[in-house]
Amino acid sequence: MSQKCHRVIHWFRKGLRLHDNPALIEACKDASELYPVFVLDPWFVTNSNVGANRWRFLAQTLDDLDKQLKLLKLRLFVVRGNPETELEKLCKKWKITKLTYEVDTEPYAVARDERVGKTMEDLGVSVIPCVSHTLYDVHSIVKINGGKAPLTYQSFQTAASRLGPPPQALPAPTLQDLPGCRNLASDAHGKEFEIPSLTELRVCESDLGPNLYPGGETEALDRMERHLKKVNWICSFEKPKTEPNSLLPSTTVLSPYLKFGCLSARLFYHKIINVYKGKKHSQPPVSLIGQVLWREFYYTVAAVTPNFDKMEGNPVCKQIPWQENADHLNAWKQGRTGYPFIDAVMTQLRQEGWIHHLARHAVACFLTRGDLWVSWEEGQKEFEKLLLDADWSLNAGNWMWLSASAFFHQYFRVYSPVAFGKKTDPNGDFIRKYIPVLKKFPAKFIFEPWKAPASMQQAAGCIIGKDYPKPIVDHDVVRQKNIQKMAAAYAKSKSSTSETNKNGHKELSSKKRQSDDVGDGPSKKKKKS
DNA sequence: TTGCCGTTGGGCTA
DNA sequence: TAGCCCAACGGCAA
Repeated sequence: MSQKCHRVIHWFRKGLRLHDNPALIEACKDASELYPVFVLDPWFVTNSNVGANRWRFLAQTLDDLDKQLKLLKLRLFVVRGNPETELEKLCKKWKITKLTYEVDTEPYAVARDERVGKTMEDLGVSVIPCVSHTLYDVHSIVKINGGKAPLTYQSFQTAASRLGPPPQALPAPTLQDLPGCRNLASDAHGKEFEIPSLTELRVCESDLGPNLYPGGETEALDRMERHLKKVNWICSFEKPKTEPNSLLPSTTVLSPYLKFGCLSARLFYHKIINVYKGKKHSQPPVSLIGQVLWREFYYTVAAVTPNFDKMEGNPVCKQIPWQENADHLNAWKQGRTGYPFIDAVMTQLRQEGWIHHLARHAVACFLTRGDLWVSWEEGQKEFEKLLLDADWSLNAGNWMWLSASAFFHQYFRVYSPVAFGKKTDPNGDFIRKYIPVLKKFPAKFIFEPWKAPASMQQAAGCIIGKDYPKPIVDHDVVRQKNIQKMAAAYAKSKSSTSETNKNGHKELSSKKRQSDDVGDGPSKKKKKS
């Protein structure tokens, strides 16, 4: 029988949930006192690139977390300040002997946790980090892949499959898991630890969109269960066949919940597997399981690649001479490019904080290699601000993918800002919803209203160039030019790579081949039927 | 060293 | 609707 001897802080960062939270279970194990803590850094509130909708999502999530903790007769302590100094103060004040938290592989978090670890060591506090944000410990995937990041989905899948299925999700702790743990709901929890209000988070009411995706574990689990009930839909899900511009989301929109850890990726994974049992179902990379694996793929590469969110100094990223153009960038951000499909998607993003994956493809391609030739880092920043699901590893990885800077290289495949949206929404209802000034245009012209005769523009009550912008670039022209520029950038990178290789300085490819392990892994080669 | 093939392109032709 | 062209990429397995 373990003795109740520890005074414990469980530090919530991501992993804002009670289910499948091994670090929280560790915290409960032998706690005589348990303090669930979330640290809100005021510096971050003022200086970070977080939009209003995501702040609201976080506030709702913390509120829900506090409600769940109350059922365990605990409270969430939201602490204001720098995590390192605040945790040190609290450890002294509460005489803490143990700190638990979920592993975070993002570089800023790794550095922060290292510093906290040193402080804890000085204080004699034992630190227990547990992996539960990702399916696996991503470093074990790297290890099994010969010590380097897998750069294709297939090589990632091969490595991951050698680890077997991910661990089962743990149940949430119950009151029975905390016998003898002091009830903290009443005594230590003062006004200073309240859930932050939107005012405190400096959220402007006018920046908030409709609350379509409320934050929190409760909502996450409900949302997941609602989708799991649609057995045929789950089994036949193929991402490329879902529609980027349907008026109701054609995918689960669980991504914001996975980002904050309101939902465990492992729980979702095993729930899907359970629905599959005995049934024919789609396969990765297009299946729902495939989507969870994509997340894992980017987390894995991001964890071991320096400067993953930048072009310079990033060894997996092609160096491409993007050009600054404040007017074009701004038009893209504001949904004023003159291409209604692009502008509708950007408007949905700004208002609602979520857009379909393929819509992200279209606008990302448009900003970078397709049309505007503006750096993917600029797009990354805007997504980081506006997406509820903005996830550092996935955001950077996907921007590199779409700009053909890494992972994806067929740069001559360019999305048309006109044709792509038409395929799944020929009537342009999506455009009519998000760009109401265009709603009276006939379907024939709504994707390219500048082609409508003047009389028709008059009748629609929208003169192009006055009430709605003319296209800021001619897609057919810039597309051609940009493909040439991509070819040049690729050629240049190829010659510089072979130069560095000759000199033996190239970081990634100079790693010595470990000759003998080729061929003894399971062959993933699959023939298409 | 070589050949295969890659979550999701577009547009034309048959 | 399928297949081809565009112009021809790069990681990876053999």
